[in-house]
Amino acid sequence: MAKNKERLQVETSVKDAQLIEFRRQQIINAAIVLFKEKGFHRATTREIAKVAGFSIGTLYEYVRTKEDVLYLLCDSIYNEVRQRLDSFPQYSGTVDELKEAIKQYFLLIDSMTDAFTIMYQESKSLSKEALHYVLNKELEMVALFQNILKNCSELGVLKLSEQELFLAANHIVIQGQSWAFRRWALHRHCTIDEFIEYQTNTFLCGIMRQE
Amino acid sequence: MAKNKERLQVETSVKDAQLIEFRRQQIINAAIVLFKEKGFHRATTREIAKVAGFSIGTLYEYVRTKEDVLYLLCDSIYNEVRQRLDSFPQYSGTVDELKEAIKQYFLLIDSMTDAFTIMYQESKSLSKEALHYVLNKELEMVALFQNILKNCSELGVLKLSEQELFLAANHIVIQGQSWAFRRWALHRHCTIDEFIEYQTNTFLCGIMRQE
Amino acid sequence: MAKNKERLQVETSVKDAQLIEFRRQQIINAAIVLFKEKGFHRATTREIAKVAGFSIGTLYEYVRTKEDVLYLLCDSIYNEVRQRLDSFPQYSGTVDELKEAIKQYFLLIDSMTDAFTIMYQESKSLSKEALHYVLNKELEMVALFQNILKNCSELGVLKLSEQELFLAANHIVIQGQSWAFRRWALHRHCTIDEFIEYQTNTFLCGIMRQE
Amino acid sequence: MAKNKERLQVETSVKDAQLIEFRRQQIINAAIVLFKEKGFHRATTREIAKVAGFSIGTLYEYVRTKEDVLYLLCDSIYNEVRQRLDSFPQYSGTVDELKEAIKQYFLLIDSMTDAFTIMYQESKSLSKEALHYVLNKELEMVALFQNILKNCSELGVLKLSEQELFLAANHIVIQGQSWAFRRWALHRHCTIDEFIEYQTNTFLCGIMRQE
DNA sequence: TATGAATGAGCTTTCATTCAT
DNA sequence: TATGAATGAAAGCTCATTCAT
Repeated sequence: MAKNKERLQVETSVKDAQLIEFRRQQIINAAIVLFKEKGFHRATTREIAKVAGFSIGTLYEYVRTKEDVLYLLCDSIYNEVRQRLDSFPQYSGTVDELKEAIKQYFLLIDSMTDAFTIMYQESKSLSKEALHYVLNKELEMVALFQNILKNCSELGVLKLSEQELFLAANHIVIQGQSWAFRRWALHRHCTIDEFIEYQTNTFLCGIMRQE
Repeated sequence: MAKNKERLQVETSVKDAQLIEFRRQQIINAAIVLFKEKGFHRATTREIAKVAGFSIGTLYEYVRTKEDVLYLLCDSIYNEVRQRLDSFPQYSGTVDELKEAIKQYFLLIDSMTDAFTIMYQESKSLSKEALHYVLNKELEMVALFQNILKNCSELGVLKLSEQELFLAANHIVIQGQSWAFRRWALHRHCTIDEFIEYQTNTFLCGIMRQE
Repeated sequence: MAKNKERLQVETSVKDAQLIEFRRQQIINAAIVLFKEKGFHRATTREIAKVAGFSIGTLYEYVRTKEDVLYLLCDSIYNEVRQRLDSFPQYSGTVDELKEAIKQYFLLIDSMTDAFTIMYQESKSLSKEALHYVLNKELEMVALFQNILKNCSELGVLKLSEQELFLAANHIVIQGQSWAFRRWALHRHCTIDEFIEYQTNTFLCGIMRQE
Repeated sequence: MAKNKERLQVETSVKDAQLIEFRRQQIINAAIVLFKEKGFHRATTREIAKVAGFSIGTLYEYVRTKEDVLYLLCDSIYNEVRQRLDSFPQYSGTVDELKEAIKQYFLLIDSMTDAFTIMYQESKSLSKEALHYVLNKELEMVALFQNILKNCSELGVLKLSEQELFLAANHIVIQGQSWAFRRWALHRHCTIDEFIEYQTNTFLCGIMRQE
């Protein structure tokens, strides 16, 4: 998996790296609560600072602009996803591995519905540069599933063209996210386990159709 | 298809109904351009009026608040969808009909990508009341596909539980919309026709798995 | 009584004098209702026209500015007062005549509380020129009572200096108006008749103190 | 004298209580100048801030709405009145005490003509809630004189019914205020001392008439 | 005469950001 | 490092007035 090392730098006047990490996590947590409740634009930096537990002045010691907060939030989500999916054994190309990856991804989304919804609905408010970075991360996530699918494909379980690989990977990512941004419709009709089961089955049947 | 007759009223001080219709279409068109470009919050009412071709005062003759503009936009999209899908012959329950409905829906989205994207990213900015109305419209759209699927199901082509019917219908709606809100990823990998083909095939194989 | 003949002209594009009179009375009536309810500034010209029963365009055929409406209203009040107090017999200088004048004045106010309150609270919104005119009218009203008092004074019933005459006349005018602008306090403690009785008695005792 | 402890709270984002007091006094002073000159509605918040000596943003750190400014102004007037009249010795029921109270009240008004005029002409622009509070304060002021009169009455100097007590107290309050809102008429005919003398005399003769 | 759609100056209010302490 | 008072650009919305019909 290609590593995207050039994480955009959010500058700080504070030096203590650990403190920075700590404060930023406080900021992200506050932001999730507030952005979920009122959206990026309606939430004010004052509120974020207050919920985070410090003053507006302090907020701006760890962040240059309000947009930085959103960026930090999106970035942290991708890190979570990466960590979750990286904790796997090497991919050997079996369908069970694919199933497990899907399951982990869906479960992660279920445990972070708010954060995912925010990312989905608010990332457009990022600057062009930051948005570009975030979309790249998103593509990385797609690529991740694309790779797993490719492994399966190469081992003969599936036979998919490059285009089909991409569309299939996209398919997984989107359906997973839909559990977050369409919670209002889905959650009252099924549990996350039922959802995973249904999605996995139909998805696998779908891509195995040619055989 | 259940008719949602209680369209929320957006008040006006203008009396000429035709003029209202005309001006509001101008407003919607302007809004699509601007909301796409900068999002609901960054677009100003002044800009909307300017792009629409009249003064800020005139804008507010046809709309009470900025939110009304967004509501009008969402509402008009659903009307388009309804019109498009209502223009069909009676549903007889064949798979071809299902395919055709999916196709029409996807093509509609393709021809209104911007409007759909806006609706999906900005509808959260609606007031509770208006949001509720819009989500209901969305559920109606899902129900529409649910009905077609049910027809197929009853005629023996498919065998789906109620839950599966709902999830399958959702599936279609979401994948269709993803063509709009993930255009940045999808459009460079395939055409709308390829996308339709791929989605239709995998979807049908997916839901026919039990046989 | 000195006549103030130079009534400020409110121009019109309409020629028919009777129609003008009629429409303006409609305007004044509407204005009384609305200014009472929301004050001069919060009442809009649109509303005035609507309550008056015609369109905003028509309103502006009979009035140059919103301020004109207020001016018309104030002016009409003074005319009412004048008419009411002019309908008396010649003043002969008896205390009974004074009592009667006070009574008529107070009763008039009681029958036009809203209009008087508006005049008292909103006349400051008139242009300098119009305000000047209105205040002159007010002084005329004071002068009217001043004259009656002078008559009494000259006939030996009272002995008042010029200054006392002025202050006493003012006293009457103010107490009368207070029945309007302090209705919220007074009306629940006494009727207009009790109020007149009380005011007349204390006033007369007051100014007759020297004897 | 009944204490009205529930002073309506005007919220602030500033924490330093002393600073709040100081800035608000600046705001009130600026408001008196401007409301006097152009009235509540024609004076803009920007102007108020400018005259007060700070930016519009700062104004809104100490006040939630423009109406709050008016409320603050009214409230401060009542506090002045209360302080002035509370600094007296216990009321013993002599006429001299009554005279002194009247004198102090009139002198206070004379030293704050603008503020009183504003309060009387603009308080109608307050919200229902704030207006109610202000009118209560006004009634308290009336009650204050009512009490003094009652003392006199009980000690045998005066014999007044409850209704007469109320009307007499109102009388004083109104005449005092008239020195403010009719300055244009009164000030050129007499000094405040002459006015006090005249009012006191006629008032006392008036209410002592029955004996 | 009567109408009412169009106009735009101008108002109140918000809020991201700075900087002296 | 942390604080929070100060700032002012910018936004949404209103409404008196005009003018073509």
